[in-house]
Amino acid sequence: MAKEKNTEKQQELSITVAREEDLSEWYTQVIVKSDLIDYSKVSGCIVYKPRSYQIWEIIQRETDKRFKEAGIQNAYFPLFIPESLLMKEAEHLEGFAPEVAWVTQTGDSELGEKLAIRPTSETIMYDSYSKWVQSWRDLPLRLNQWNNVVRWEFKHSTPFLRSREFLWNEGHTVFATKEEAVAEEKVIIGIYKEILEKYMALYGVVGRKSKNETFPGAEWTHSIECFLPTGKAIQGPDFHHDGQIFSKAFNISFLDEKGERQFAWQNTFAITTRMIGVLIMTHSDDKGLVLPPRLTYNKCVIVPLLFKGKEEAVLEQARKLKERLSSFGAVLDERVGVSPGFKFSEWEIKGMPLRLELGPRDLEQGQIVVVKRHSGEKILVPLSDAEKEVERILNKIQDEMFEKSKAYTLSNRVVCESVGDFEKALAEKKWPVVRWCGDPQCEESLKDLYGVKSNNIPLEQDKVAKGKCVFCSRDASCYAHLCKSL
RNA sequence: GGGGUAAUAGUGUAGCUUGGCCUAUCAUCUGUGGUUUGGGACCAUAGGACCGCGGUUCAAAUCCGCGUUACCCCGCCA
Repeated sequence: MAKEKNTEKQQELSITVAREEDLSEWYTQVIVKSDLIDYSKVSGCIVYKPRSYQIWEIIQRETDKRFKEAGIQNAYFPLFIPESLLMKEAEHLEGFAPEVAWVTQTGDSELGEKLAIRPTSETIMYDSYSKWVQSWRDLPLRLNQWNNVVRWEFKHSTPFLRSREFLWNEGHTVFATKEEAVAEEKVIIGIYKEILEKYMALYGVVGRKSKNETFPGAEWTHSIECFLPTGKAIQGPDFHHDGQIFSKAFNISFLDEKGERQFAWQNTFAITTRMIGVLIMTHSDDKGLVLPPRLTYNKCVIVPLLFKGKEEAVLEQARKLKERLSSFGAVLDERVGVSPGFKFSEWEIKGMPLRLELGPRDLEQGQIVVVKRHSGEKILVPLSDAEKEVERILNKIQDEMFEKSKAYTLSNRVVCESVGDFEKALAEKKWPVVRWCGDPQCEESLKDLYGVKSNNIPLEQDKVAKGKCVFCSRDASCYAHLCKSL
């Protein structure tokens, strides 16, 4: 059987397994065959090829622009963190200790104090913050860095979704009052939500993390959770309010207007390259990658149909068209000796949002054939209106993709009023929403019983929950998403 | 961290059980020449590989050990 498969030429070039059949294999094939990544010699670390790095660049660019508008500045702190610094906040250390990679030697000599490769930068940054913050006039201090972090615990990784090294932003802000710090949540989560919705065409649910799932060292955590076709939910961007936990551990304190010493109030927040994996899982299909137009520089490809004797006329128009569509990063596939069908498939696997076909027949009729990648829909567009129509269609694709993600998520959310409802929803790979107490012990037992944890407690509650937790006898006042997580 | 499977041209693979006929199969790929082109075209010709280290043996792609990497299940994390 395996032999038969390999005799078919298409097999090596295209995705050979349906997403419905084997999601893991499908995912691997999509990211490799669409030329997003390559594996490297380091286990759990991937090469971001240009086609995936540009996605990250766009996420980064758009997020960064909004951070700056909100008054946050970029800085850069060292990759290495001395052991003594990392150990300063006990709960924080406990959360990360198992997955920290250490540098213990240079050349042949041992280091006096070993250096952690940052799993996150609170400790190294707050050591500086404690020096910089002295007066109420030094606040607020709102810095961000775009960098890489290393978390080495797990043995098996999934490119983008879970890897030993990943790229992210880490925002670390300091305020004089709790009110100011807490007010920042709306701004930051608003930015992240806009990036997800407007650029990545992803729908996510904003909510508060349970006590067990709160970031180590934070007072509370808000996150945007996305529901994947695996029937598992995954955490997207997050925002942590640290209260005064770190400011007390690192002595980030200041004299207020009255000359009294106060500890500062802090937040941290992040969006990571994991979102690229969520994007692929959510939007791609059995033909390969599907990218929302706003996440790629090259939004359309022109495939000229070159019949013998008519090549020049078609190519001439195609080249003009490419110029006219340069603001969309139009690519002209002029390769000879490759059939149009081959080109169609290749651009589909790579996720080019729009394909424009131009052949002798189209020249006669003064039109181009426009094909939308995400739906396969073909549209005839007058050649003279190309710029306007391409822009309109690209915007439409962006909207349709977001609506699809939203509809998928909402249609899989199931409000469960009993344990039976909950078990049924899990079995059907839906996303259960349950009246839940949020108690750490209750969450532990849910993990043991069903292998689930809480995703978050939506800030917008569908209805007011009153009564007992569906799983235990404790009082419950809110609904939570509970699910296996990736 | 536990359990399992695997690694052969750029890619996907055959060969391994039973070591020799492997100067390694098939396809794709890359180069060249020609005919084609509205959904993965074809002919001719040339090119390219046994994951690393060690062992067993007259002889290793094949057997053994160690290492590295990938994939799947479980635990933990963005």
